[in-house]
Amino acid sequence: MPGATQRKTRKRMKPYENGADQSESTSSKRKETAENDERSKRKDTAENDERIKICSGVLTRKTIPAISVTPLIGNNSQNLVHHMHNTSLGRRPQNTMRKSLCQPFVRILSNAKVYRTASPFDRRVTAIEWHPTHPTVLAIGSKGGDMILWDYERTDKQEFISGIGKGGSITSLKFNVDNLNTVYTSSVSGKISLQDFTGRQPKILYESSDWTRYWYCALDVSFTAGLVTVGDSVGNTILLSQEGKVLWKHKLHKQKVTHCEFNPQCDWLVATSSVDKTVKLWDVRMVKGTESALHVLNHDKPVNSAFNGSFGAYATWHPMCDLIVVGRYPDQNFPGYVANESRSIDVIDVNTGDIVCQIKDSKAPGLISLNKFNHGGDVLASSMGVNALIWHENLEIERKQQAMMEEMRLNGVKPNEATQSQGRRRPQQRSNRLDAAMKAKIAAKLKQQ
DNA sequence: CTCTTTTTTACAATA
DNA sequence: TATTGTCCAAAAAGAG
Repeated sequence: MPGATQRKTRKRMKPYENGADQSESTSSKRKETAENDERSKRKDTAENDERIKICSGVLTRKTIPAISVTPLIGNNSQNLVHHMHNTSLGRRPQNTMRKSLCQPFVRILSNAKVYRTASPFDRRVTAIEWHPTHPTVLAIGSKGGDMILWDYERTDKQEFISGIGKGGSITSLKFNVDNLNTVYTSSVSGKISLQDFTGRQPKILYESSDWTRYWYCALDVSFTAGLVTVGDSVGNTILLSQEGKVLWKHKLHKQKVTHCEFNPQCDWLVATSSVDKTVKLWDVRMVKGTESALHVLNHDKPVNSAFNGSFGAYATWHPMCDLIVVGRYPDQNFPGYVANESRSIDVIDVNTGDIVCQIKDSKAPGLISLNKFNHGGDVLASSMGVNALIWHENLEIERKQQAMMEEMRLNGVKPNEATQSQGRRRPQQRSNRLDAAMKAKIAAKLKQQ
């Protein structure tokens, strides 16, 4: 490929131009470049903005996941009342209890299929948040700053907020529990705002002095403390009051803060993650600088990567049990890689690191970059490029599969005919493989019908 | 160490 | 089917 290097260097001129622009940093110049970029209306469809936000150290991919705000307090109680009490205190249930809690959800998730889709934006979906009280409503933000309030059971109603287009990317989104028509947003356009789905003007809580250099990558709100945490593109973390008053601003990380989050049970405890390969815990009441960290978790890789082609994806915890989900591109270096496997959403048991099931649908072939469970933990919202997907348990499919299994069993199809085992495997693995092979057979049969 | 410049990447839009 | 360009990135390499 003689032209390859040439192409590359030419290609790279663009970022430099942008970079030079940035250091000169006049806002008028910036506006010009933004306006010049009308041509790039559809260029945001590449799946290059996947982010990881998981528990620390569970996955070791090119990019490493990072955040867990659940306090690790042991408990010895066995009965359900104690269990619920402990759960409400944020304590984690014991192993046996945890496993039994997971099972029904794993079953539901393995049967999940694309149930609804929405593609209201011309750019990728960058943020998804479930409505705190309405079970079928979500707020979705896009790379261009557009947002919708989407009820996936209704087609007649969709509130829309227009963004600024290129560079308006909504990096984080949080419903305002004091007024559920409004959402707190952080944006690449350098604004922390409270936006209103009823058409009122947004309230700007905080604004960057130079949004080409400092933009906002993460946001969380504690409504009990009345506080907002914000992470920016160069490592600053800012604590605001809910009204937007700056309480403090410190450079707590060397590089971009990719995520920040209040502990839901302890509203002064905040976790931050960064591409500087650390996750840090803070007592927001007493932060003076980097040295104020309560705890630092070091990783050998950045906690987040948005580079085109990296394996990262923005993963999320299940609300009820220790499962996480993460979209994945098939990777030869990944343990358990199967040739020609399709892109999937992996469901991972946090305690073992095992992939307990995969969520797939031929209707959704793209890379899933964002996942958010509903509050019940039985419905999953995902982003796939410009699309938002709702995954829902498909009982019809399950019923057919069971009938088929039964039929195959009666026809005398033995499990060991379904797969050619290569040497010895651990029982658990084998059963998973059999399951997969069985399902593939069933799927093929169903297709024939 | 910090700051700047070059290299990296696999997908999807385009031709 | 082959080619091109991403992307308000991030790692690696280079410079001081």
